Order: sequence, then C-alpha cells, then structure tokens
Amino acid sequence: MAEKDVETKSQTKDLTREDWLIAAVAALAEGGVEAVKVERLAKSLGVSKGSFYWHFKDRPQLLAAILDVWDADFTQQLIDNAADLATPKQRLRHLAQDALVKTVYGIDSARAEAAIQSWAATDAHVAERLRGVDGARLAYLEKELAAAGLTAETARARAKMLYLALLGLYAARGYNQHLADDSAYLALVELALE
Amino acid sequence: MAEKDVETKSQTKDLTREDWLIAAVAALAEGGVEAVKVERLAKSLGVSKGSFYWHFKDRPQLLAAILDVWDADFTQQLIDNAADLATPKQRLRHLAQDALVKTVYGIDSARAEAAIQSWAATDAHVAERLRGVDGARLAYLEKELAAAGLTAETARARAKMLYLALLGLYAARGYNQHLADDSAYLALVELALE
DNA sequence: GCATTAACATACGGTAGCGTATGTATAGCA
DNA sequence: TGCTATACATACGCTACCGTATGTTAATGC
Repeated sequence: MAEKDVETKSQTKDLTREDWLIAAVAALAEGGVEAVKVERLAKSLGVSKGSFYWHFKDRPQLLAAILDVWDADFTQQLIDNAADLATPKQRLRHLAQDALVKTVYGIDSARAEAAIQSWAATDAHVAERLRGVDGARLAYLEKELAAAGLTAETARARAKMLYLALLGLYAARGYNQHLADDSAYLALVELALE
Repeated sequence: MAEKDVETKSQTKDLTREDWLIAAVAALAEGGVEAVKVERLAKSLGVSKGSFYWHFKDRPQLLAAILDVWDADFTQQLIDNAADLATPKQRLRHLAQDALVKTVYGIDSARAEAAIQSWAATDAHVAERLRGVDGARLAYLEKELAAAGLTAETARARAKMLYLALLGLYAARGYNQHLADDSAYLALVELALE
C-alpha cells in the first residue's frame, strides 16, 4: 500500500535559486542576518543543505544575493511607482504611503530594511550599499520638496528629517506597534510640506 | 602613581561582575546581541570563562543584567540631567544635546540603543522593556512641548515625530555618519517648537 | 535503453559556543 | 600552619553551524 508516498510536504517540484533567496530574505526580516543560516533555511524549505550548495557557492554568496534582491525588489521599484503622478505633493504622499505599507513576496519591507540596517552596522560592504540607497532616496526627497516650493536649504533639511523619521519608524516596527504609527508619519509629511 | 592602571592587559586584579557587564554592553553596542558571547568576552578580558560562570549563572542572566545596566545608566540619567533648567525649550534643547553625544563607560549610547532595538525585534522581553522606556520618554517630550506652548494634540504628534527621528538617527549612526548628522536633528527640534 | 545531468540526500570533519565538573592558586583568618 | 572561601583555569560533552565529498534519483537527450 502507501509505502513511499508523501512526506511532510508536497515535494512535487524542485526548488529554484529564487525560492532559496525569498526564504533567506524572509529569515533576514524576521530574525536579522544571524538568522540566515544554511541548515535552518534547508529545514524550513523541507530539503537538505545539499540543495543549497547546488544553487549557491557558499553562505557569503547567499548574503550578497540577498542584498541584490533587496536593492532591486525592495528599493528601486518604490520611486518608480510614484513617477506618473502630477504634482510633487502627490508624489511625496504616494511615496510615503508606499514606504509604509509595502510588502514584497509577503515580506514586510520595513522589517527587512531594519534588519539590513543593523547588519550594516557590522559589515562594511552592506554599509556602503545602504549609504548608496540612502543617498538616492534623500536626493529624490530633496528634489520633490524643492519642486513643491521649498527653498533649497529647507528642502535639504526637511528631506533628512523625513528620512530619519522613516528610519526610526522602521526600527520601531520591530517591537513597538504603537510607536510605529503610520498616521503620525503622514502628518509629518504634511508638516514638512509647509 | 600607578595603582589604578587597570586597563587592557595588566591582570593584577580580579575582575568584578561590573567589569563583565561593561564589556558585555560594549560588545552589544559594537556587534549586537549576537556578539555577546561568553567565551569571546572572556578572551577580550584576558580570562577564561570559568570567571564568567563564577559571576553569572548563565548567558541569559548576563543578558538580563545588560538590560538593567542600560535602563539605569543609559536611559534614566538622561531626563534627570535636564531637570534643573528654567524653561521647557531649554530643557528640550539640552535633552536633545544629551541624547546625541552621550557616552557611558566609554560606550556610545546611541549604538547601544540601536543594538537593543534590533534585539527587541526578536525577543519579547526586551521589546517590553524598550516599550516602557519609549513610553516614558514620549510622555516627557509631550509634557515639555505642551509646556512650551503647543496644544495637547500638536504636542503629542511632535513628540512622536521627534522621537522617531531620534530613533532613525540612532539607527543611521551605525553605518551612515553623513546621514546621522546632529545639526539636522537640532534643527528638527527647533521646527517642532514652532 | 543508456548515459548524462540537474537536483538533491547523506555522511563527514571541523569550529564556535554553551554549560558542567573539577582542579588550582591566593588571600584572609585562626 | 592549616582551613576556608574567592576567583579563577582546564577539560569535557553537547549542539548548531559551515563546507566538502560522495551517493542517489528522476528526467532528459539521443
């Protein structure tokens, strides 16, 4: 009778490199980079680590690939989405909304980013990537704020303010739902636009 | 002259529980909770882990003690320091200055706090402690902002804004010195007071 | 229908870390 | 001088990892 049929899960299909990457980013968002372990991921995916070392050279390569996924799918798409709105204020409000609610592959991008931030504190390569992203975002914010009518000086200060608060909100998301309250941030955006 | 030269390697004296705690908080601030390892600390202190298990029951007890040290020496003292100034604006400005430059036992409190935040994301006990601290700080900020002449509603929103930005600044300190620029935060305090 | 290859599984050696058990040096005290 | 407590050091077994080497299976090309 049923001799060698189903195990714990429906293992009908082979895993792809992207399956591994998504699981890795999810683990990163949930537990930080220290939770991204080869054998733990294998267990959560229902395979052995033999699968991992088929798709990846080693753990450092996985971590580097995580950064690429994050850069491409979690940060780049954001600015693009708001580009087709008419006014700077509309674009800024839409961007803020996006930054607050965004999920990718079912992963809360805020938690992923908070994890990457604390990762950056102990890894110079990650720090450099993150500084690049910060710079691009700040430049965009500053540009839109200036387009909304603020002076160059004020736009620069307000952009930094908005971005710092967003980082704080990301950090707070992990442990303090009350503090990480989206409406407070949206109010701050309005304050920055005055 | 040279009777109190306890640093680095001159192991003429026994270690105290406090020595261990300070080293642990320093490790936390530098590498996060995952860097707080018994045998690593022992090596950095120039002793074996036999010393650790004399002063502490186990690693969880050390981590709990770290939280107590942080609560007592890194958070409580802050508010107290500003209490003897005359006006709410003065107290708020002084508090902001303190929050930005503070070091305890030679440890940058901002980095320590960022480490505790990411720790809180994966540890419910830490999260609860941190929420308590957040609540107290927010209440104080709100009170002073109200005393400075803002309406209750505005004071609440501005307090949250200031605090979120401070958290963001703490997070950024770890990897982006340019973004974590103190003068930008002090400007934000002035904006909040308008 | 046989060899090849993709996609794993299994087994192994090695390191880092935890906690325990036990040995040891030193200071204070009687 | 011997006794005791303090503050360690050393050695051990255990687990969670990493990476490698090699075995296995299912699908595919020819």
